[in-house]
Amino acid sequence: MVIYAGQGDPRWSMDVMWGNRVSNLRPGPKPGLSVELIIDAAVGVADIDGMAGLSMRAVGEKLGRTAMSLYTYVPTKGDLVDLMYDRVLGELPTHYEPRLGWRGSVTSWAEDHLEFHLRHPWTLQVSQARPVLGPNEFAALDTASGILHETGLRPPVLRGILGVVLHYVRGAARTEAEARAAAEETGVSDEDWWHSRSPLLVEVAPDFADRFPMAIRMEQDKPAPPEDPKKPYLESAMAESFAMGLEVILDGIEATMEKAKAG
Amino acid sequence: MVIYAGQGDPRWSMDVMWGNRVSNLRPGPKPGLSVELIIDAAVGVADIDGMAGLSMRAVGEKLGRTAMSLYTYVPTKGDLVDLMYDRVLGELPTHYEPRLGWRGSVTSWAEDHLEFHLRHPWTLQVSQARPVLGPNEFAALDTASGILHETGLRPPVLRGILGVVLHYVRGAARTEAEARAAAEETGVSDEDWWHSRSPLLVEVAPDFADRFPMAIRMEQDKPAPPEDPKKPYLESAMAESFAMGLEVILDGIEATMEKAKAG
DNA sequence: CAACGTTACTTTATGGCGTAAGGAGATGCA
DNA sequence: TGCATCTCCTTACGCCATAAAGTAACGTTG
Repeated sequence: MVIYAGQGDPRWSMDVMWGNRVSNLRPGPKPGLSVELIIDAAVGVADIDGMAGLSMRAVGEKLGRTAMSLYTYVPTKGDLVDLMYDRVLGELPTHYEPRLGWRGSVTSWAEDHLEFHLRHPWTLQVSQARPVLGPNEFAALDTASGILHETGLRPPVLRGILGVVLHYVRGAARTEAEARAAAEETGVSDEDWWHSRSPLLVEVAPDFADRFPMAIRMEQDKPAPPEDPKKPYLESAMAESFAMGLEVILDGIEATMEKAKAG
Repeated sequence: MVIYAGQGDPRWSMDVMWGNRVSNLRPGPKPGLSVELIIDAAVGVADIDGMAGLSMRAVGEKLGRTAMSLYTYVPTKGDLVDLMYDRVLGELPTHYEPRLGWRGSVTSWAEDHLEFHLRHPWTLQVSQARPVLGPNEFAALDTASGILHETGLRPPVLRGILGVVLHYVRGAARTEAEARAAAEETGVSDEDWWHSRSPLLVEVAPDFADRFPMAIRMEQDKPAPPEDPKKPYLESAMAESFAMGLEVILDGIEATMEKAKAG
């Protein structure tokens, strides 16, 4: 597994993302493709086959070209992933009704991000260490910042809070995306998988209940597994757990606000 | 990037992890290696070169063998990763002093996990969808459950809380691990990287300040970058941000406890 | 002790990957 | 009409996991 980050000329990808491309007419055959077309095709491949299935050959095939022909338009695969990332980031809303209040806005924001990552699970594989510096990435940061500033807290605290919410949403999305991928790749549902493993566990560790009593207690009162796997995540039984965790975080933010007011 | 999950005979890996191996003497040459030796070598490779650098060739080379010779001991690379994962999970503490209280214990637990993931960054790439079902994985779950049960909250709420804390710790570790990997791979520090990008950003998006005012506000009062990169993360300036986020979560847990008491 | 079956380990091969290198053919301009 | 420049192709290299088959070492059995 590789986490991609463009390592070509940084100037090139930034010009593409910010729309500073010059398309002066030049000799030679007319371009049959374009960077935009390639980004679209690549996103299509990654959405279906994941980051692991995203190969230059696959993208080329989707466009009726060879893998190598893409290098006429894009310097490296890493740069292409950067462009894909900023492209889909544009799907995120950039405005939340102020009358929702910060609590309602953060909730909607978290749900929108969750759905976004489930629609494009490969985005969870893009390294966050060195940002892409594209317009949509900054727009997303600007939106989140705007919501959080409504709490009246100071920037250093807000950065901590943004980290908590972001890590939580991405983590939840990752877990769900991994579960879906596992189910599709193996053709075995989570429920069937557990049904096949638990007898093995009993056989291999007969003293299980004595060794891990707390782990067993933690499993009490589990909700029913999702009825229809095609139903959107946010309407499924598992979304309850997501909402509960988010509620804890929101309460934490509120407590922080009260502390700031008091202190 | 591929997220590994063993897909060989599940029985085999479980027998190895739970120590149910039979080593009856059989004809043929004496085994020069063992599953344990291979796991150790593989962990060594992954700790240094990451999941991307973990190849059967690399592990074999470390043991003075070819890649193929490993398949005498291990059915697939995926199974090997499963074993590696449960192996290193054994490094996590399984006991926290009750006198620390749930708040102190959760804090220590989070710090231990953070350090663990920074010591073995490749563990962040192991899919959490279908657990390995090894003894150390269950021990870790048991420990976390034990701490959280001190809050007196019911299991469904505790699962939500565990998710929040786990996602937060893993997310923070991932961000830090990605930053370190990027610095090492490119030979450019985060600071130098920003110094080279920001002029480009100004050039390509002169209206930046007008378009993303909230994003800029969010950057105010940034702490100084880490002085010595070799210093342990928890003693660095960035750890402040980690502690702040954790504090918000802990306050959220406390608010949840109060609500439960009241309701 | 010789033969045999089992095992450890090797070499070779298959089909994937990103991408370097070089060549063929199309096109706009001098 | 060249010629420079461009698109797109084929080929090739060095990686990857692992299937297949061969060699040699060893315990057991006749």
